[in-house]
Amino acid sequence: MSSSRVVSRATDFERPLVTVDVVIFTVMAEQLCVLLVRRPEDEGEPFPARWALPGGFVDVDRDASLLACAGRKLRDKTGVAAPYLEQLGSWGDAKRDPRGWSSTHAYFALIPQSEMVDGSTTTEWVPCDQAVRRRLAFDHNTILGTAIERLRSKVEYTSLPAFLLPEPFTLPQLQRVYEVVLGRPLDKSAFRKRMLDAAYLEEAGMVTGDHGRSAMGYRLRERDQATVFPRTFKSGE
Amino acid sequence: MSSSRVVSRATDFERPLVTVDVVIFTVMAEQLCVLLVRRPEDEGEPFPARWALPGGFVDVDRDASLLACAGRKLRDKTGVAAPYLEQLGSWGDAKRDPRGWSSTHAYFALIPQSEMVDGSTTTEWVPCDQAVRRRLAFDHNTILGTAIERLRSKVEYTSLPAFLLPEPFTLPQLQRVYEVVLGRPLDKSAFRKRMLDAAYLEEAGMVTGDHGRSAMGYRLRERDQATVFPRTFKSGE
DNA sequence: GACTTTGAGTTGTACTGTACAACTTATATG
DNA sequence: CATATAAGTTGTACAGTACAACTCAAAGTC
Repeated sequence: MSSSRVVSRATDFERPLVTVDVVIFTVMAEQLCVLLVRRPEDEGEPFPARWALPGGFVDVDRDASLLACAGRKLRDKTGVAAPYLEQLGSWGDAKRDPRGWSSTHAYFALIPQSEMVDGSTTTEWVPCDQAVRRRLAFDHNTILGTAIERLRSKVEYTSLPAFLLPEPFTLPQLQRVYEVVLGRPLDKSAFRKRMLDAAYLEEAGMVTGDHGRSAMGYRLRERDQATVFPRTFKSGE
Repeated sequence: MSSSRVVSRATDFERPLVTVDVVIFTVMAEQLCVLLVRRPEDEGEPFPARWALPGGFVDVDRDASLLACAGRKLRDKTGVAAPYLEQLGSWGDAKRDPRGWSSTHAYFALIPQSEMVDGSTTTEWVPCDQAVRRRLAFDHNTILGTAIERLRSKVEYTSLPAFLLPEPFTLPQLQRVYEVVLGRPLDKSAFRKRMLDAAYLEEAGMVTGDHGRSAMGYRLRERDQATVFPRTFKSGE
């Protein structure tokens, strides 16, 4: 408590473990899915063989920053280099990791289905409603729940779903993604007006579907940031 | 890299420094203010005598969680026990602290002017527009900037400013706080309709002002959470 | 005590975006 | 060529903001 060596006070503190976890979303077969990885079964590893969010310790030699660390873990698992990636929050307490006081920095990423490479037997894309029912490692149920909540909330007033689709996409496709994430139907006319008035899309030629009339394809004007709309979809209740 | 002692892989990683910082806002004299503390000048301390956000190392023995740690630092500096407190984000990289790779978990708090105890010479309430111009310690200019941005953004569609006022407060007082934070005037009629329709306030008797007509005083129905409105104030641009 | 000042609170019209629903247009299929 | 399917449009009702003028209550002034 009372340190005589004032010079090294910073190192007198026992340092917590520091990790980064990434909640990676995509849409497959009209369902919002999240990427889970299977924990190793090696001796000394906590939660052996349990499903968990991709993540791990910050490597102070390799990771220049938390964001870089998140990007690295995302690249390792999906091969995707530049997705939509934003910070979700951090969780830290004495008990979440049996190895000691630990804090994790959670990020969430949105990627189009086509861009990611599947394959490994230790990773799996799981529909969100199934994933939340599994008993995940650490406090990852809490983190996943918060991520889904945050995504749903932001989808009400931002262009986030556009990052879940491969380009070019049509407005009906985009609306379906909105509806999948929100879990309720939206009005076509109001949806189109909102998207087009915001002018965050640019036309990318006609796209022919399986049946019916062809639709205009669109591309994001800027892939760096999401567009914020001045209202939520539901105004009444 | 390749560890032979599989059992202790977690401790093989060099652990970053872990801190918690709190951006504490209040409104004084029609200005949004933030609490700054003066860094110690002891040998070995980084950024000696510079102004900084209140914060410090997580104490794994005293702090059960990050939130508890933030609450402790807030109580230490202001004496306020149960303010509005939410997580802002985390910043971590190799260079922000000269003592080594460090990550900080930033929170932001809203407290009424009356509830906090001033006094110390090492702490100061500074109007935000002045604070952002000072050269703060670490990356605290970035953190403060993000906090102000987040506050402004959320004030557009939430009841956050109510946490900046001592109860009971009147609707005109509340509107003035909104205007102070947003930096622009709001329409009285639309403001009142929004506040009263949301039904997050309860009447608390008439309040007599200095001049003019008395106004109805209000109190928050629930002090735990902010109310979210379905729209921002500005609809057109 | 009537008069003025100041700020609280209301009323009314214009405008904008969503809600709901019916409609037209374009493409593939039998 | 007729039909099914999906894209895209049109129109009315409704809710909340923008702007502005108004009424109402309390305190101070002559």
